[in-house]
Amino acid sequence: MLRLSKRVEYGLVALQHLAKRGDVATVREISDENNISYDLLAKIMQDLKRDGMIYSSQGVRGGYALMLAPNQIPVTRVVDALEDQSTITECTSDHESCTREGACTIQGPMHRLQEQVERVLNSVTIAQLL
Amino acid sequence: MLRLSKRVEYGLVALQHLAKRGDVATVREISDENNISYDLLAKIMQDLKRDGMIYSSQGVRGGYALMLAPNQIPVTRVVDALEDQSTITECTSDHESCTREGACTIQGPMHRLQEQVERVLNSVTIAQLL
DNA sequence: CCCATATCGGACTCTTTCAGTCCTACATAG
DNA sequence: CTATGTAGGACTGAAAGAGTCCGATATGGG
Repeated sequence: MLRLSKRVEYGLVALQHLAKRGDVATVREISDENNISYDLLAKIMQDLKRDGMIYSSQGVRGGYALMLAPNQIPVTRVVDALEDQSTITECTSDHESCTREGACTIQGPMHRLQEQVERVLNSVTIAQLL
Repeated sequence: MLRLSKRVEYGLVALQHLAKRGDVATVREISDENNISYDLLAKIMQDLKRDGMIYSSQGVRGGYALMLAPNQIPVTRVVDALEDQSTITECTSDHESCTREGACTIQGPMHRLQEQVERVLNSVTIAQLL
């Protein structure tokens, strides 16, 4: 449906929050201030950390903070970190294969479309969300 | 998940088929040649007709054909005709409202993103699929 | 040393959406 | 009047999405 998942939406909000803060912030703080489910956001933060764009410190006074400058984090990266499938169609994916066996007659054009969409998502970074 | 639905994918294939043919084609013909479920494609064609980009004639020797030149049918139009939600997020939609009550802190930037994605989808037409 | 405060991460449920099927009605050329 | 088409409602099954629950682990401060 050509829609970003809630996971990505929440991820972007959280990263924006961290960027504005410039310091460590807890999941609780972010989820409260933005009306996001705590448990759900907790998972998302873990995924973002796994990607390496943020780091975490556990225990009292712990939380998450950015590892990179906001303008170094394009939306594409957030999407890739939080969604399994990030391609416009099956046939523009590497690890998937086109269901309609044989000649997919739109594969070429779809690849070009895919590239352009990626270019757009790449041109916007967390810095643009501030 | 930022993916076009099968409905749109099949719709594009069907329109490409009609464009290449330049004449009336039946659902059966299109579905057979492209490995698409007949029943499913039949519904899609009805939706495309309702939009006005193709016309139909019933009965023997009937079928579907383009109403517009291929370069007059942008992908956007196909998406709009075949998908309920065609926006990147809830908050960039007109008839939906942001679930997270109160201040959605990314609404502005998301609108700008939405515009750019639409521009891309608008720049590609059925003519480019040939 | 403890305990409150954090992240970590598996498992699970509920709801919605998507893809696809089935069946009946209607139109029309030959 | 019948073959061959589209028109369209209702339904099913599978998959993805969003959100919940619970226990484990780490850690700074009293």
